[in-house]
Amino acid sequence: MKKPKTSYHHGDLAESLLNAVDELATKFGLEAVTLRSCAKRVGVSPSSAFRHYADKRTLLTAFATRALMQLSTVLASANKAALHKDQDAFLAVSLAYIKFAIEKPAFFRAMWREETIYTTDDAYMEAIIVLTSTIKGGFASSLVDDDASSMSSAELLAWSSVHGLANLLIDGPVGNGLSKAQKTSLATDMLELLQPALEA
Amino acid sequence: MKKPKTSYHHGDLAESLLNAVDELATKFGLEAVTLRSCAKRVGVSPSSAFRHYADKRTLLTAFATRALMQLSTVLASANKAALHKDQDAFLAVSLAYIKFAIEKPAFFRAMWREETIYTTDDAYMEAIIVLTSTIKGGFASSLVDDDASSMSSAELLAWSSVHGLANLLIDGPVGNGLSKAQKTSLATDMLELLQPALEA
DNA sequence: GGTAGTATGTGAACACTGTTCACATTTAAT
DNA sequence: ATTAAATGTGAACAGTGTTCACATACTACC
Repeated sequence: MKKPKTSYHHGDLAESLLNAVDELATKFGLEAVTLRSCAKRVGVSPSSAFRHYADKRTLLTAFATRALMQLSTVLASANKAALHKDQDAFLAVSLAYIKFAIEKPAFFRAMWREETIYTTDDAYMEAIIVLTSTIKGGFASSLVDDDASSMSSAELLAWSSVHGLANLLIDGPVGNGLSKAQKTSLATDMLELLQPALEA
Repeated sequence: MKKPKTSYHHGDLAESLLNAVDELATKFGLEAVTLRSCAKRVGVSPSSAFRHYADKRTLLTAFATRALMQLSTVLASANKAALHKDQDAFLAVSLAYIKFAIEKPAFFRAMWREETIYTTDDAYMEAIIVLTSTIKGGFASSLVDDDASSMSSAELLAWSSVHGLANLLIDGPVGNGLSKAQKTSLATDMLELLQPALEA
């Protein structure tokens, strides 16, 4: 990770700090991510972070943006894989969404926490748009998409269900003592029950 | 609020601190709730808070517990009112759930934030149980409840959808420029689309 | 190739945070 | 009335985000 070819300049501090957030959030949770610990992890002085991010909140916004893009990528490839194997795209995308939340809860939480990020940031907003359209695309095979900009009731229902279950599993009482397999089966059952309602 | 009948002892500091969390979270958001500001608001020294709460996290857990009970109460009375007026209970309870999240976002966030509260706290766990059964009770009129302890797929789907929409509205891109009325109508449309799937 | 200018990293300082602890004060029990 | 327990205080600690004058390295131009 470190590039000690020059002792003073780091080379790519902005990205390295994001990686530090990534690692610390994964290991110790979002709440434990501190600017100073990120700087220390990268091997740099705390104040240097401010050359690249105006704020701690700006850094977290960049991290949230990155997480959003990762999720979009995961969903898109799940969609593609399902279509390729002639499986149900809605189920595959939904399960990928929930799986992402379960496996990277800190990432999932960071994406949406309005009090900790700048939701009007340009890059963040675009990542949101990309995710939204990816989700709509992933649901498109089973849904009638009338409008490109706004969401239909069916799309909203699909997203809400999946998003809600993901949240209940990582920040709620539902998935408490359950293994990952049990959670997945829970999700599958729920999704199969939902599916008929989306095809009306 | 203040009781200056005795200058030294406060009388009911534990509850007053909870009220302070309440007010500060409402005005400035959860992130802005600080132990010192709560103490100052109550007119007491910062260290005195530790006579009643071992931790800041313990205080926030108590606040989350209180919020959970408030939500339970709201849902129960929505359910009762709907039955009384011979209206649909599921719709009424769901809308009350979403309305609570929209009107008291800081409360709603505090209830579920696993990193900021002690989810194994006894009072908290009981409040969760009460809420869960209240929700199941609220959905019971349209759902077949087979088991008392675990949740059926239909119940999980109902809760996930409602919970997910609530989250998307307060910590997500869905409700961004929308008025409260628009959000409510969005929710109503979604719920009416969902309803048939729950009666299978 | 040397020099000016700009980008990037540093160290010390600021106010603020949660938390502790010896101490002060009030209430309750005997 | 005296003791014990409960409750509030003030000063201190390490850790936080943030700023700013300063140091160092990279870039562009003559």
